[in-house]
Amino acid sequence: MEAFQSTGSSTREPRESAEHPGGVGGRQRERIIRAATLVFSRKGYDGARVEEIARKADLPKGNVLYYFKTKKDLYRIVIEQVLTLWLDALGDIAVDDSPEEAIRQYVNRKLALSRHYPEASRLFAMEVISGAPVIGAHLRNQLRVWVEEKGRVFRRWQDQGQMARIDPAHAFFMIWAVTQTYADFEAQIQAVTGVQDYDTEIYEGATSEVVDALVRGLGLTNEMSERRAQA
Amino acid sequence: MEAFQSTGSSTREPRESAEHPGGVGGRQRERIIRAATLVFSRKGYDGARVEEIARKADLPKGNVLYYFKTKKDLYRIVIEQVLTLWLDALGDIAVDDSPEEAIRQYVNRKLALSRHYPEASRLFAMEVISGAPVIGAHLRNQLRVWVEEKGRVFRRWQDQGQMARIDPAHAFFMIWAVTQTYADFEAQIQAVTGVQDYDTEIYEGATSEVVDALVRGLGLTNEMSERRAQA
DNA sequence: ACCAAAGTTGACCATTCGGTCAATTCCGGT
DNA sequence: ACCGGAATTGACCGAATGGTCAACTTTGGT
Repeated sequence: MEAFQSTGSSTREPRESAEHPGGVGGRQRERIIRAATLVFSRKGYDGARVEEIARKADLPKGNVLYYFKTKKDLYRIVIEQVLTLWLDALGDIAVDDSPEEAIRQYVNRKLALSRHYPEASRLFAMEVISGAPVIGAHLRNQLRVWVEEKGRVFRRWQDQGQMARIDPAHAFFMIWAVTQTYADFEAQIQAVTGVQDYDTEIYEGATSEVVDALVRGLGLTNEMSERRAQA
Repeated sequence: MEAFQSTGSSTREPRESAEHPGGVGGRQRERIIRAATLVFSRKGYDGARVEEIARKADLPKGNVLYYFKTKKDLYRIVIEQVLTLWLDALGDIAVDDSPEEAIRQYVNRKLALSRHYPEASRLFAMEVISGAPVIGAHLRNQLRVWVEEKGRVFRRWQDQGQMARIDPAHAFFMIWAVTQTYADFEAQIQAVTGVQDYDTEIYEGATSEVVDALVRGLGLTNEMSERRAQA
């Protein structure tokens, strides 16, 4: 099946048991979700195989479909979890701080997110490249509202001459593009740089240089000498 | 099959016939490649279905596999074509021009590429997100060399105080990320902005604002008043 | 007009896939 | 010790998938 639409779906909710030393621990759902995130992030929905997810979770296929009735269900839950992570980590852009400091923190936060959850980032990218068949509605609602809201903050900064006159939406697209590229295009960056320890070598460099470049690009230095008043 | 390696593969090379009014035209391979690019760019290799490619090319499945012996063959040819497009369009960064003008043109060229071949961009992104199983070797060779070469130009500019002191590789990652985001994340940008005519509305705005922001971020203005000499 | 190569097509095949199911084991409460 | 629900598992099923094939049509050269 391809490009599915929402369907009423219930997922069995196994007993909520406390941790148990020798036994299972009842934490199977988490393992499955972790494995599914990995596989979906590399193959997308249609390309992923339930059996590969099962193998990666070290469980028989039947067990995976016991916890999640269908592959579709599993995908929905996994990607909605990723989306939540993504939206939460957008966090609030501190309005009170100086624009430069606010954005600097925001970019650092997004960069850290890519660093610590690269599979989540890739899964999100896969979904969007595929046309966002599942989370499209969310993007049109929650994300859109968020961008409008924060966009107004940007406009205020711009009116006060504290930020370059860029369409706020484009400013976000730039920030997201740059921060996510380090997770999504890891294979390319790894290939070009040939670094051994991607995590530290690349992200350390990125946080120290790329953040500066973005701040500069968005014209966020506090001491903006140049007048930029073209309403 | 997943994560395949290179295998000796030959593809039937149909007769090179001239165009023919009533008849076929002999240009089937092109149609198939176009259709394949579309499908692969949305579903990735494993997720794509030969039959869907055939349907999109308006041909029976058997015919597709007549021109390309296997799905794998077809994918390899399609993605190598995309990679060529990508590498060619990297083009030369004019060394003689002013840094600002050189980069400005380069970014504009990459932006135009995303605009006119969005499926190619998405297919490339899919491949890389999947770990670049097919083009990984190319990236480690051709692209790597290219980056090293152009990186030396950047270093020279930086030594002359005409460009901010950013690791040239990261500078490229930034540029690529921003320019490709408009093709790869079209669904997200469409969702957030809600524009009707994506092609003109979004790209027009991007070329006028984002290029400036990148140039500014890379510290490429000719009149760089701030000293920036920390070897 | 005829021929051989190239192109086209739908039927067909073996394998794989998502999903079901019945049988069995595990576990906590009593 | 025993019970009932939850969890686990492998066998199994129908549909879909990549690929093959033989029959048929088109095409260009002579």
